Amino acid sequence: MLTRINALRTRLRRSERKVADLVLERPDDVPGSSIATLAQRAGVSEPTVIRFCRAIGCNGFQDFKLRMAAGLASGEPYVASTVSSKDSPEALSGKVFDRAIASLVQARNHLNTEALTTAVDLLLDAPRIDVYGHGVSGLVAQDAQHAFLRLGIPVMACTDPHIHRISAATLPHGSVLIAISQTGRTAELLCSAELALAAGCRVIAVTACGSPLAEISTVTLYTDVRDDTDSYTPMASRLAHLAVCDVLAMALSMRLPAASNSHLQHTPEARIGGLPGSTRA
Amino acid sequence: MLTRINALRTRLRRSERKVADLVLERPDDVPGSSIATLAQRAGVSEPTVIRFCRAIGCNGFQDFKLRMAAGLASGEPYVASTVSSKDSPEALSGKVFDRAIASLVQARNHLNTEALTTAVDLLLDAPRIDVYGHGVSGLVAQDAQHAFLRLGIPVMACTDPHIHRISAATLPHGSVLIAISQTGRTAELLCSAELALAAGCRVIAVTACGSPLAEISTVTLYTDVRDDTDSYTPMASRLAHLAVCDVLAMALSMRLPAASNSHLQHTPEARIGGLPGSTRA
DNA sequence: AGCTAGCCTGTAGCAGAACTACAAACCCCT
DNA sequence: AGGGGTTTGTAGTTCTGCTACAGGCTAGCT
Repeated sequence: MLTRINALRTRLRRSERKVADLVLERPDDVPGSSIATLAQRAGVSEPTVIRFCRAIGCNGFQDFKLRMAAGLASGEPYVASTVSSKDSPEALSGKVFDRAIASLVQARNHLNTEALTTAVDLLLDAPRIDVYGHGVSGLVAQDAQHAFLRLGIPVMACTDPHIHRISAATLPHGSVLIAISQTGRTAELLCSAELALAAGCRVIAVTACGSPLAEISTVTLYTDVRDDTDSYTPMASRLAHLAVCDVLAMALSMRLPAASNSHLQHTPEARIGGLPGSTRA
Repeated sequence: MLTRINALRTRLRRSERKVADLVLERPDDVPGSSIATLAQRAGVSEPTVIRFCRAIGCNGFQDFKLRMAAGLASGEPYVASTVSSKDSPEALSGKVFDRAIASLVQARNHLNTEALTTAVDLLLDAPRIDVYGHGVSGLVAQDAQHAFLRLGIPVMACTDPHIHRISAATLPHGSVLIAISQTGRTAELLCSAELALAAGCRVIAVTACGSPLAEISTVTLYTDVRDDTDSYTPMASRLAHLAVCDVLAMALSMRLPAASNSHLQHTPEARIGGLPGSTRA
């Protein structure tokens, strides 16, 4: 929100810019103020404040105030999220964390839940489940394996293209392949996905919307961090992908017959995150 | 906020409780609604809604709306974060994401920055940097390797106890070992850390505060998600650990001479997350 | 059971907030 | 300098949030 104001600042009218400067200088004061006080402090008239809100894409002053409150709470105090060597350790850690948090919030709000539902349905019917990924996404794949396993669902994670090619080719009919990729353009992954599809299997893609992988997949769980600066996305999207895999595993374990996740159903402390007291490194 | 409402629910009056139930059921709708609509949907009169706001400690309806918006954004929407098999996919994914977001927010606010500063100082002087971890933390260690490498800092990740024991024993004097562990009680990790310390090396622990690992380490970056339910922490803490490692790598690269991170300094798009356009899987 | 005290709930009215229509002022261009 | 268009402020309207007050329900006592 603040970054947005900053970006649009130059394209605003003179008196609207006064409002923008005031908001950028003291963002905390916005939610508590009314139009009148804000207009007075900026030295402009009340409708100008409303026009400012419209100009930056809000639906009026109320909406603007709400968004500001939300933005401040979710921790986007630093306008320029660009880190610089002059930043203090505090500022730097704040920026990195804020970025990570913002990406998760976005991922939560933009996750297509109907795709999630069908993905779970596919997984329920699958005789075997494989998870593939390379590079950082390879780590996500392995993490997904952990998450599924913890919930009593056997899956196999593959990070080596030669291995997952073989595995994909030998998947029994109806199996599900979860393909994780930040870009959705990794050739080896696309190849294995097509092999699996040809063998009558389903592919659940956790990747960017509109990518080649998303195109060929049965279902795509996109977590687009459709934000201003896409240079962040590699770092941001891996966190979103981790969370999406957790959601998948959790949703699946909920739908399985009680026997397979009895350790979750029967212990009162059992919640997200697996068995309490389990000593995981 | 929502947890507060839930806690006070039984002490509310009958018609106020109707409002509470409505809010708990559909928290997202609150910020967009007015008193009138909320009152109508709850089947009560408008002043009752205001009385409800006062009862839960707010300064009126406006204040209540703002706090709700803030709460939702910072990621605590669903009261009972306990997932149940009756949850819809939306609710489930919301809960999982909210949990992840909340843990990152907490980690950000509780990260000890003075420890971060000294950690960076230690890393700057280190002739070699190793990162160890097991299980899920092993994946974090590998992810950290990625992050450091991307910023031009060579580090070695180890997830095998036998290997990192050898590596720790042969670390040159002044080297730094980053030990990642959710519990801080993994015997093998403690052993290698002690070997490194005996050899005149420093240990930066990314682990729970007060754990055995934290005790023996030179510096501890604790990311305690000191929350109500600690059964979630395994899942939550791994995200926090990932972020902490990112912060470490970023802070270090900022302090290094320009030559080693020139690709960051000279390209205008260079920001958190590495080189733009890099095709990472 | 009937009555009364006290609390809870809804109606009516008021102040102020957000927003809209219109007119004045400004700027730029010819 | 004058006229078109844009920008800004003024006046008015609607609706929102809030308060004062009165009716009704519950509960306890006789």
